[in-house]
Amino acid sequence: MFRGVATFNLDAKGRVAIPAKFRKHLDACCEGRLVVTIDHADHCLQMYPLSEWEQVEQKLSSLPSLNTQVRRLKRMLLGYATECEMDKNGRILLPAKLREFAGLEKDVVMIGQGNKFELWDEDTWNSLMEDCLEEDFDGILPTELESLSI
Amino acid sequence: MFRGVATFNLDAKGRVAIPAKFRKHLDACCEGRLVVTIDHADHCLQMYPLSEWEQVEQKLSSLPSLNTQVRRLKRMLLGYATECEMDKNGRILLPAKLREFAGLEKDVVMIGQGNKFELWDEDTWNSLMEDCLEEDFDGILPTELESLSI
DNA sequence: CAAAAAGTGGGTAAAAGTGGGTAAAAGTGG
DNA sequence: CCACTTTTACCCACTTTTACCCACTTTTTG
Repeated sequence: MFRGVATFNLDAKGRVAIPAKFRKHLDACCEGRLVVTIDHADHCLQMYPLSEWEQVEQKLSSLPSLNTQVRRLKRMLLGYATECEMDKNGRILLPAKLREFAGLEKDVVMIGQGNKFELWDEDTWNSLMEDCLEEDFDGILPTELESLSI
Repeated sequence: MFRGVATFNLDAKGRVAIPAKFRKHLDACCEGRLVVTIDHADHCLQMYPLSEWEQVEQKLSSLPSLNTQVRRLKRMLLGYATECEMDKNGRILLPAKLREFAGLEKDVVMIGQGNKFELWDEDTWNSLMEDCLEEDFDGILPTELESLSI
């Protein structure tokens, strides 16, 4: 499970460290092999353990391509998906196109999301969070979750 | 059950002690494993026993991500959720991002809430309490609550 | 009131993260 | 196919953060 937030620096060469605790999980589940792709709705990157990505990939591939939207979605997600290897220090080199897409400069944030994690530009992330806090989430949760009293 | 209020100090390294009576409950229900995340409405932190959190997590993860609001809520709650281990003295190290979020400086307050508990900056908590006391709660409670005769 | 438990603070070694030099590899243009 | 530029992989060095101790003070308990 990928859990928690942490901030990192992108260096001049476009490298980022993978948080040590995420690295452990990656090593355990797929010998540290990692796939990075873009998000379909926000300007952030999605980071999958290879094994997890392969499932997503298969589901995407098997979607019928008659519908224009589906075709576009497949192109985007499959197209940008890049396998990245970690160097000795646990860093990956983020392809320039992906960095551009997510508007990554120097300060970035990694966000655990269970089976995968996300990579955001810190400013982008912060302003998203501000928006979220102003938002009123009443009524959007299914009743069984509300009863858990988050 | 987590009950009661207590004040603590955050030290220079960002550690806080977990109240001894909460610790006992944590040990009993999940070998002391604790998950900290942010609150979706206030600048405070929510502290869950791992077992309790896993239920919330699972329900959240399984929500469909088409709706923007749902996606945001998931990102926030799942994203900030961090598993924290206690050291030998029963303290946890709070991740910087979470400290920032809740505006924690030195004096903090822990508030029992049954299945979980909350962590507040003391000043923030005090002014919230003042506001609460001035407030008139007549008629704002949902009907099923009013009939409970608190 | 003494003993134990709870809470606080800090030193230190190890781990994690950051930055940069350099040689090999890949890409580009004639 | 060669010369040149750019990018990448590998390595090393440095800084910051964390985990693990231990010691001390305060509060609770018998």
